[in-house]
Amino acid sequence: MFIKPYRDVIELLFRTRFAPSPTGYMHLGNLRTALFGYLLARKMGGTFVLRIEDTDQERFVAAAVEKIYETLRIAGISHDEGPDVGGSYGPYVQSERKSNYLEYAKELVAKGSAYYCFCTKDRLEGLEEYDRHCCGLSIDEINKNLADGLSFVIRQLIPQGKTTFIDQVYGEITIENEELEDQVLIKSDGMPTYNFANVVDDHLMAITHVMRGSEYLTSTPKYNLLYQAMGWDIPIYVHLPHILREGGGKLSKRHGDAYFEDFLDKGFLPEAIINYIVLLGWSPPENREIYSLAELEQIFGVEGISKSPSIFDMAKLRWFNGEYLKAMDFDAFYALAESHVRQAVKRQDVDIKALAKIVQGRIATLDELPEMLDFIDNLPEYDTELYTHKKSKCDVAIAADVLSKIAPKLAEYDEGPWNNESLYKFMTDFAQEAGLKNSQVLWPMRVALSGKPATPGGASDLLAILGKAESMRRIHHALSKGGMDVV
RNA sequence: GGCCCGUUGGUCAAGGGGUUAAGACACCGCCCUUUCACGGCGGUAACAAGGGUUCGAAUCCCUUACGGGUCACCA
Repeated sequence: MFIKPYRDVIELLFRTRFAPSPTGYMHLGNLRTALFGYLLARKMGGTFVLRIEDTDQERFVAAAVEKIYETLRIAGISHDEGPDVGGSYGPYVQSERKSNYLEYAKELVAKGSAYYCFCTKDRLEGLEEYDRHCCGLSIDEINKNLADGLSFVIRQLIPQGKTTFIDQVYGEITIENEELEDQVLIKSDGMPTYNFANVVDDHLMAITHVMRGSEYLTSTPKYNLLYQAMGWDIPIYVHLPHILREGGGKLSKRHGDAYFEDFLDKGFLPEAIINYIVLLGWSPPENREIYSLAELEQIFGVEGISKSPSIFDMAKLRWFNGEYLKAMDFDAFYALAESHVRQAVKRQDVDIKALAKIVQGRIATLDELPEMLDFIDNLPEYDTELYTHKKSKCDVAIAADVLSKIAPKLAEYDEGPWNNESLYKFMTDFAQEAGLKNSQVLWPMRVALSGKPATPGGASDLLAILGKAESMRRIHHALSKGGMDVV
């Protein structure tokens, strides 16, 4: 049986949907599915629907629904219809649509495309695969079982033959129906299975484009058989390749790389995360990588979706994040960075804003800040070997000499304000008078002030940030270290 | 294991019969520089393997290998 999508590719009314089950946090893969559905709808001037699939009562987590709203809001993905915003195809929560499913399942039974099954779990467990034991039950037997109150499920009757469908990403796919099992449509608790609820609701909500992970590729024929049995139009399918972690596994809770929230916690910006994941499994029509959501809404298309799974690369996400951080105007950056800076810097005499300014172009994520700035409150223990730097033509002896000579001058410093520019001039003037390279003064100064091989900003930045008293203290501390005696 | 899908540098990927096989991240080098970073310039690095088809294959076909998915009263 060859089943063609009923719609042409050129479609006036696009309705896409995101149908998560509220079981916890938002998986990155799910978020990308939502994103693609959203972008396709926006691109085509269509409608993006949010539907909550809570047919599994055992796994249901109440707070998770709120989490879904919140995540989508933070990500900038807005839905046009859904439980919270309404719409003319509601309700948008499957548990509130329960009565629909049984009705349709019974219709399928009447049409001979489904049947009651009274098999116990024990019986099923002994089977390698379902043997259609209840398929041949007579009307009388069924009615008697029903009257006796026997627990039952309704199963789909898979016909013989093979089923072919076209996926917008993977192309034409044919599967022998023997590979398909008579799947359960209505569970013994009266709830529909995910697969059945999906078909019913996608039809009732007039969804035109079904976007979902490629794990549904092989069960798509079952869906189509259902649509066909009901006489419903088959939607256009867009199956998406998975996002994997390095090494080929799945993104997982254990590795802390599974959830959108994990990345937010790590100091990534929502815009950067969105920008990065949209490029995982999709490539834009032009040779660019930085895109705002608004731009993506203009250029997204299924043509760019790839078939092969892609591996999540934290290094590239960090790069994106750094780009977004750099591109922010300072006030916005400061609003975000202040608390992170404060985490490391408790001293009240430090100009946090000036510090934030120095740091903006130098970080990939906000949570690097505490470690980067830890030296400001507490000078770490450091080895005098830090003074040795080939490129700056500096070693311990030069450092000791320079620091001992510049210290008294700095103590009496009055050539200008205690700020970066003026202090920089002071030090380079000193270098010139002493016949030294700038770096031979700046390098030891920076080390003495920070005790670290790398700092945000150079020596004069640090002098300005730390203030005169603390700077002098640190320089004297440097000179008191072993090996720093001037000969 | 059966079935379905996939495989271009370490990673994301463009290219879909004729290309010096793009670009980005990462890495390395040089320049700039007040360290690191930023920025600029440059570099290393790829069509999984084998068979076909063709004047010509990364591109089409087959086989193998490897990877992923699926085979629930989970979604």
